[in-house]
Amino acid sequence: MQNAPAPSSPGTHPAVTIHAIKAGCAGCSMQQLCLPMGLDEDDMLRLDKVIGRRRRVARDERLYQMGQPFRNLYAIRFGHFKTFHVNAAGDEQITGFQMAGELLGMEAISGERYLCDAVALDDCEVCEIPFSALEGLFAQVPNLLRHFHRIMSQEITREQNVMLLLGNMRAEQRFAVFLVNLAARYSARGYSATQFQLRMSREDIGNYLGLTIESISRLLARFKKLGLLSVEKRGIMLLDPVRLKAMAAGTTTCSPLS
Amino acid sequence: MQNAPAPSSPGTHPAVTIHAIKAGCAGCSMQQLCLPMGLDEDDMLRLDKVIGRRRRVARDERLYQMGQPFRNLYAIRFGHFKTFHVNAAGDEQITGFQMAGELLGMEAISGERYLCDAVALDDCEVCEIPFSALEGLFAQVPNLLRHFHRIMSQEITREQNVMLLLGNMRAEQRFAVFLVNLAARYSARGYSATQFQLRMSREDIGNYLGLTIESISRLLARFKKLGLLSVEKRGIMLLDPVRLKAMAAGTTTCSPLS
DNA sequence: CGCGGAATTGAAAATACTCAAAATTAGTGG
DNA sequence: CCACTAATTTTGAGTATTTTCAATTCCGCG
Repeated sequence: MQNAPAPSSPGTHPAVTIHAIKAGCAGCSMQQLCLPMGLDEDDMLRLDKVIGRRRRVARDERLYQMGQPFRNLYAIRFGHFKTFHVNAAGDEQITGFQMAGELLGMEAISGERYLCDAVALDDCEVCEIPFSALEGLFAQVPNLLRHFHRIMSQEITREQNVMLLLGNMRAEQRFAVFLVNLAARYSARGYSATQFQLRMSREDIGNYLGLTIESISRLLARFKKLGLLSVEKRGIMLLDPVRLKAMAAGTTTCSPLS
Repeated sequence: MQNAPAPSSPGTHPAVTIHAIKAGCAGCSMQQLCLPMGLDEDDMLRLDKVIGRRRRVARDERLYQMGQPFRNLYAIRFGHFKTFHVNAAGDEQITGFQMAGELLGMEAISGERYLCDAVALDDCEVCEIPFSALEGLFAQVPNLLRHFHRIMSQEITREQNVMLLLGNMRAEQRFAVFLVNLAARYSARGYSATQFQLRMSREDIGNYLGLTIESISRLLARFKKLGLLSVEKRGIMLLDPVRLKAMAAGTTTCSPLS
């Protein structure tokens, strides 16, 4: 099963390389989701000047690591990442899965060190954004600052929603929320909302959702049996998005108890 | 059991009213934790001019509510708040307990509406900070901007730590983390790290930690029996902070299985 | 073809939940 | 200040969702 190739398959380089003239933000397909959102041409150019090199990160490679000094934020041009904390006891907790147009490293601003690891789930490309240079630009480009605040605020909101998920949902609802969320994000990027590839292992999903890999496996089996979706390896097709959304909202259930 | 009255009992008005001359940030005991941290006198005065009225919020009163248009951030002068989301199904999830020097409302920046409810656990006083005015000040006071980013980043980090807690800790460890965290925050404010009042109900604690009220009750009983702490109503005295920290770190355990 | 990692499936165990009742505490008004 | 009621908390017993442990299957890849 492949992703519906709406503009192009996710995890594939967007069709930017064609017109190599517009190399900066102006030519990036993630413009409307990323940091430069809403900037006029002039401001976008100023942002371009601040942005460092683009960096390719191969699958399973680490973009940054806990404890490293913080210098850059990273905007994902294409590909997928996971970020995770490692606690004193050595076990991991995945704090998020990020995709094109999203910003990495915001947790590091306060302590001037990265507080988690970011690892590529795909072959990725990111824009390196030196934070001190960005700060310098804020005074000149108020729209950029405003949008940056929105992005940070959004991240706070996202995490609060995960707290909600982990704090008072059962396994089934957690997984439904996870799928619906992925669908929405792919949709916002112009890809199919009903057909996509999971970029992360079952183990990663379980870790993120506070469940075991076995539970994820069983949930997939259950959802499949109920006709909510079809699975083939990491390929997902949502067959009943309405019902799935209802489950995510807590309106419906399909658990053994019902 | 009362709080050790280090400077004064927490939840009590700090000794600011005495010298009414310094009414603004300069005279506030939370200066070193709050928004004006690190500002020189001039900048602090500029911040003062932007800050709106102080507002008293009685116990159980609502500071703001989900859906209301976002205009202000709020800095807590004294007292305690809880913030919680209410989902479609109507159940609450507490996303945090905030105390003096902490900032409320950051989740609302992106959507221009508050996304959770903030309710006073105490009689509180807050500084109303009109966000658009604050934004105006950022261009003139770069240190303020820098610190604001640190605060938002810190909030992101805090929430990631809660994800860690909810995602892969057992009840006992969650509760230990909760207590150790409270202790550290009181300590940072000049209060005793071993003796304090819980400002929230058992139910609120349970909700926050993803556990039931009964579990909290049993955990308290177990910790008490093991000599880790003593409880009297909402008064807590930590008798073995070292062991408690070890439990929070996951190094030790006291669960039935051990 | 066979090795190894990832995923699935089954059965048993356990942590935390639910339900219920008792006990304690807080709030209110006489 | 005391009594009464309501709310919160504690405790107990039984239950259930999810985990753990184990074995098996699937699949990519050398």
